[in-house]
Amino acid sequence: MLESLSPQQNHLLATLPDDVKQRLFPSLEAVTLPLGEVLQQSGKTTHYAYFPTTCIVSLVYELQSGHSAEISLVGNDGMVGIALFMGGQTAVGKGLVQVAGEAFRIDEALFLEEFERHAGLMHHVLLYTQALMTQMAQTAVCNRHHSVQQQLCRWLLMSLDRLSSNQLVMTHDLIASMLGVRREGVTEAAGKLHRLGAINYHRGRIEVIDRAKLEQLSCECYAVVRNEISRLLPGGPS
Amino acid sequence: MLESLSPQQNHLLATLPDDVKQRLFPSLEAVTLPLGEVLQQSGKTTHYAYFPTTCIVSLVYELQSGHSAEISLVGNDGMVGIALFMGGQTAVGKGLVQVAGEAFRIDEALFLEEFERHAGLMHHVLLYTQALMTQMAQTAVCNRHHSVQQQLCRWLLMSLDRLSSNQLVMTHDLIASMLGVRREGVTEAAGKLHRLGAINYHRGRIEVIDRAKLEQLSCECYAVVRNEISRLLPGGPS
DNA sequence: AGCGTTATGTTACCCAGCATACATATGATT
DNA sequence: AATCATATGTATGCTGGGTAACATAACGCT
Repeated sequence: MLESLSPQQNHLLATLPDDVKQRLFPSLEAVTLPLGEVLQQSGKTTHYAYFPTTCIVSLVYELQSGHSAEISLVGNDGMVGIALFMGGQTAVGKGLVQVAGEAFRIDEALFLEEFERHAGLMHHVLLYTQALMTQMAQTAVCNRHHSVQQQLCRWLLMSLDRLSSNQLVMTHDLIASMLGVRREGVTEAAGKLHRLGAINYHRGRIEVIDRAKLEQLSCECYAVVRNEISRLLPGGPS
Repeated sequence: MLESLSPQQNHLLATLPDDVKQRLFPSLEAVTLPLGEVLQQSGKTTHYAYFPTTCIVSLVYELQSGHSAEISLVGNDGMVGIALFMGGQTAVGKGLVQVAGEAFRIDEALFLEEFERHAGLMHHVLLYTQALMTQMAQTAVCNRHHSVQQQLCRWLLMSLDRLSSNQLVMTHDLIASMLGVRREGVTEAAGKLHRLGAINYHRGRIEVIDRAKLEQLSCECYAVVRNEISRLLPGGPS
């Protein structure tokens, strides 16, 4: 597991200018993040920036009623904690570990020092922020206009892109809380996708067996976001 | 009309550090924006940053199907064109003039020069960007969980905050395209609000007569966004 | 005044997704 | 093997918002 643990596994870190890497990498700390860990709370201050390598973090927005919806997904393509440099002190959305795994983190003060002093880091993370905003905007429209099944396809594809396998450890219930729909709705949609031969699943594990079919059944939102991410942050996985 | 035309009417400009104002204000150009004008196109490059004073601009995201939804509203509390300094060259969402009026604009190159050279502008617009992200996130969740009537209340309140009167020149059709719902749905919700004594309306004009009632019927999203904006950008209207 | 355009009102029907309730099945634990 | 917690399957009924079609009313123009 540990043999390949390197900051370069995170594409945002990997594509930093060399001089920034040299100053920043020694301060990175490897952490193992379990399922359900909360990296940031909406409205609370944070003290680390996280760069996932093998974990996936979901940014979730919660209503007073307890209802919620995911506004973006962060894997080895990005970072959690942009609020650090935006200046408002507090995070937009709750950062919830969706798939357990590894990440690197850096202390707030060290990150900010580099951000303020050398524009290289700033330009890089602002580009990522723009990608994040695209995700958020697309999610907003998707929530309005697309069906649960379309969104499930989108979500599976987005998660798959941030993993190295085609297996996902994930219950219907958890997916439902991400999409902001009922668990039964996810079960129903997953059942359809199974009957169509796109996925298999069993008790907390989902296996994608026909990715092309998922892409075909998904709404446009998946492709739009993926293309925008690879345009803004070239050198990424896709 | 012109007697009070000053950049200070835009709160983002008004709260800039003095030295930034001195360098930036001479380059500002006053423009009159008619209803329907498109300030930026999704995916296209822009060459100006706009600072509304009496107009309101809506950031709208469009799907291939032609369906759309507003992801945020910009009035004299903010700016249009954050893509300029995010680095991706292209805008997130279409910037559509929703309420005709005045704005100041500045050339891309001049804005960027100040952004890169003096951190004062940068910190200021990054704070605004965070407020924008809060709006987008809240909109995403609102689209998922709240009724048309709740959203109409929210939208009216948000628009009202960015105007000096309690009258809004706006058809049901236009509101529907902002909220991403049918025109009939807006007509129905507006009818209810009228019967409840909250608003009057007539052929493209909406008058709010009981603001407190609107706030009571609105979803929490209005207050959450307003509070976050005034926290991040103190000295604003509210 | 008459005309066409635009804004709003209204109806009928349909369906996705909601709330609720409960059944079943699989793994983990003892 | 028995038990329990968890994950998934299914059914009922309801409702908000969708589609579609059309009626009415107000203003702008000639």
